[in-house]
Amino acid sequence: MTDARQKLDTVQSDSDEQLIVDRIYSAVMEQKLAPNTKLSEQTLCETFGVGRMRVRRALLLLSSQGIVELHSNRGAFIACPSPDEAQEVFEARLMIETGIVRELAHEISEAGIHALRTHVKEEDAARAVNDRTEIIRLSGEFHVELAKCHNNSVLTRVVRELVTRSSLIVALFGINKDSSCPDDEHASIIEAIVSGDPQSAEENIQHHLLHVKNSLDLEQTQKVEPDLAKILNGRM
Amino acid sequence: MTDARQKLDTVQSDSDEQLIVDRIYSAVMEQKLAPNTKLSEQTLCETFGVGRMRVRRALLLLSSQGIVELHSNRGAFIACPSPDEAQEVFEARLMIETGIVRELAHEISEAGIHALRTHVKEEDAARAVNDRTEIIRLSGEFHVELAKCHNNSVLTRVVRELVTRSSLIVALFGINKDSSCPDDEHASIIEAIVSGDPQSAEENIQHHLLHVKNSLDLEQTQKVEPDLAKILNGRM
DNA sequence: TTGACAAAGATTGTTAACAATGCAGTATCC
DNA sequence: GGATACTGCATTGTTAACAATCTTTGTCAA
Repeated sequence: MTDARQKLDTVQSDSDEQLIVDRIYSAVMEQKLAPNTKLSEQTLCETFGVGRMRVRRALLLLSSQGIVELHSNRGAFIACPSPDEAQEVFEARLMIETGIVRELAHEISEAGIHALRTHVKEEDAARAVNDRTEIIRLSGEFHVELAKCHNNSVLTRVVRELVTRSSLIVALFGINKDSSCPDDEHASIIEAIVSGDPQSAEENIQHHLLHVKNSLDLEQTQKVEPDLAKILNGRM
Repeated sequence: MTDARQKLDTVQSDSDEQLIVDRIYSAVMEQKLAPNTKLSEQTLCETFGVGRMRVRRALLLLSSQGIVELHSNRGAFIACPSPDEAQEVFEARLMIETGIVRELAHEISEAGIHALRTHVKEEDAARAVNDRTEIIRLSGEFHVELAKCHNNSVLTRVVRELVTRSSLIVALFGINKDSSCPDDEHASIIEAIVSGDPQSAEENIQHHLLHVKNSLDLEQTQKVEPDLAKILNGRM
């Protein structure tokens, strides 16, 4: 509900770039931009109606967050995380989000509870209409919403970055992409928090994240395919 | 010992920028660059012998990590965290680093233990020679070293960012800057980890971080001073 | 037909000049 | 004397042209 990012009072020149970054961010979280998609500067310039400088700055920011990969003299591509990177992202999430829900089980504001429950209702609504894009977006955003309950923009930023990268990972390695975030698990996490049971909250979030991670096939060679295509075209 | 950042194989154009970023990063961690220090483009260009574009890209990266603040048409300044931001950084660290040491208490490699103990020895050596710069640097780096034990570059990156911001915070709000990271507390954390006692490890790291945080005066108006000076010069 | 080589086109990387903004110092007016 | 307005300087922001690299296409020969 309340977007906790408004440190733009001193930095108004970033507004354009931030818009581009946010749009690409959202597109990735909705899995509308698949890994390895080329982001040509000219296309982005026309799309957003800005100069090339802004686009390049936005791409640099995205690359510093692991959402985009910059290849010298070849351009920008939606990142294509390796299985190792995927492993690391989920390990980091496991560690950080465990702490998040544990603390929330100790103390959470009424507003926070309300926001979380409202969010789950939105997820249900999206599921009822079978709006796949919205389902995917909300599934990821739920974890950001958990972080937001701490009213800590630093923490929220970290989680948002990890969740976005997770979207890429799911897009790459997901077998059954609909099972990425089962509905009832989110609700269970909330109930564990509300009932003030840190142990249960921990177990729930861990179970949930492992569930998502286990729905991936991190051993496969799916990543190789696009690279291979390019190699076959250009080199051999 | 082993720097876990080597994803530069595909991105060799970043090398120059990354050098600038790292140098400023280090200077901040050693508290050689105080908050609100102006970083003029020309100075940086001459210092690093690169074009203005590289400098501006580096500054953008630093600003995205909260190390530098970009003010429109005025330039780049070493960030001047507000008390609220300081609070958030330490809350985030408390949460994340608690998870880090807890997991390490469950499982840690021999190499990790060795790296940590070696690090503490280096701290002692620096203290023996009274090398204040090195003491400050190593004190912060210890926490990064803890993260590194997980062999997770994502996690390490998050911690490094938070630790660097902490350096700025200590520089701004620290009363007694020498007490920023007492020697024995680092050793205690290691011993708790090695003895496989998660509970004790948690308590140690939390005690340590709260100790650092409590050595700050987050209520003071120290931050206002530099701004005030500029306001007085320019406006009133 | 296939392979390599070469040229054309497209895209990115870099530089430099220009525009805009802020800052400081000075003069003027009250 | 103090405050305000103005002018010149320095710094940042933007744009456009140029250089370098990669990709593609076409040709030729085996």
